[in-house]
Amino acid sequence: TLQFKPVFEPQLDKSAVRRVFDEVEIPLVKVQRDIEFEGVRVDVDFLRAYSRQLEEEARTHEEQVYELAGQRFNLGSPKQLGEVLFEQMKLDPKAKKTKTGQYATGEDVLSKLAKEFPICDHILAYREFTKLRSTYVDALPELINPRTGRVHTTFAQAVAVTGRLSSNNPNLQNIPIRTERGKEIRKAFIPRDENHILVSADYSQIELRIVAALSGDPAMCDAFLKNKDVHTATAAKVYNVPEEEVTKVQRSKAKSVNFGIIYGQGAFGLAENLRIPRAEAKEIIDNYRQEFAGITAFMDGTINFCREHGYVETVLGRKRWLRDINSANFTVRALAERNAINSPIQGTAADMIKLAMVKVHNAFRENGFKSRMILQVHDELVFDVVKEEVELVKPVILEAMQSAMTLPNGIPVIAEVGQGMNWLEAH
DNA sequence: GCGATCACGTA
DNA sequence: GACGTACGTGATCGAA
Repeated sequence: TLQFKPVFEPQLDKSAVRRVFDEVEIPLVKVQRDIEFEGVRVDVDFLRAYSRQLEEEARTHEEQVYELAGQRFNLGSPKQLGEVLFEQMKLDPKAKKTKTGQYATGEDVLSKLAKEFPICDHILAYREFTKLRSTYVDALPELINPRTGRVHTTFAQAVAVTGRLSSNNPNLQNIPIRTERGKEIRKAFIPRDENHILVSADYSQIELRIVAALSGDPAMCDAFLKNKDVHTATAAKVYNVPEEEVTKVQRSKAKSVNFGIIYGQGAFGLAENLRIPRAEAKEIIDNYRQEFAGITAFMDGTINFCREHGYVETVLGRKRWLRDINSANFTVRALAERNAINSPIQGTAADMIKLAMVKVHNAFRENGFKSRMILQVHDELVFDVVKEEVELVKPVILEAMQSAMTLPNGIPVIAEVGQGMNWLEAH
């Protein structure tokens, strides 16, 4: 490492990222070390029982698949499945293939066919249950450290190009939460003992707040400054109706648009996502670009900056170099442009929570808390909290998170906190 | 045993 | 002609 230092050290100043290094990454090292050392308790008995339940349910759907297909095969093999569905059963004459010539059998493909062919729902259920079982329910107990009786993830500080952390062995940043069966797994993450409780604090709409702040778009800033529901406010603008008259469907579509914007999604992607005609998607996006002209200008400006300088940067000056931004190849260039839009947003959020982690860590030490930070999940921090400290700790966490970084244009940063006897309850 | 591929979990 | 960012893991499959 010392031999590397004379090589890399001068580059910090040369590329003007010295402050990100000194004020974020280096202080974070010890915070991260403590989190990894601390680990998380998981309820093995619960997971063992759940594993048997999932196995049973997966098998039921597997049998249904073979029944409906009229043959047995390896359902875990997408290759075999594709041949059964599209060559033998001929479910779709226009079945799409992957770049290697196999039939595509992903979730998006099967759920579209499910209306007409019940076999697809059984396949999807089988996939869901076996995924949960193999990736989480059976894997987690194997990774319990025998000395501590806890699961200790490893966070990678210099892997994700945007500045996020990543987590591996096990990845504790992708524990399920969307589906009912998935939620169950969160119940297995429990406090250290009966004197502790889990506390979870997460940023509210942090990436959209950053978009508002960086773009200065009046309409989006107004929504956050007045503490409105941002998706409802977006729907009202896009559909030109009063906020009180926004329907659930309109709000839901506006929500997809808001998230799509962050990633540079186009009409094609939005249409696919919402399963609406491409013309309707285009209409929505056109309206959006008009009503939120500041965001449009920000995105165009960011791409232009990148074309000129070859990189984009976060509020703190973390850089992402995008050598393809001026590529003559449309596909390659378009990807670089989406990266250019997304990186400052995702990266600024990463900078913010890293600063918050350092702040929380220091505050805990100053207050002499025995409670410990145990996880970071991009916009969320999880803590193993001594019960007597709960009401002391909560405001300290919220204050640290909300004050970690001041956003431009006076956009407020809001964090919310919960507690419970497992991660599902706390979140 | 390894790597590519496909699929899918999270933010 | 493609078409939404960032990751990590597990099962399968085929070449080494």
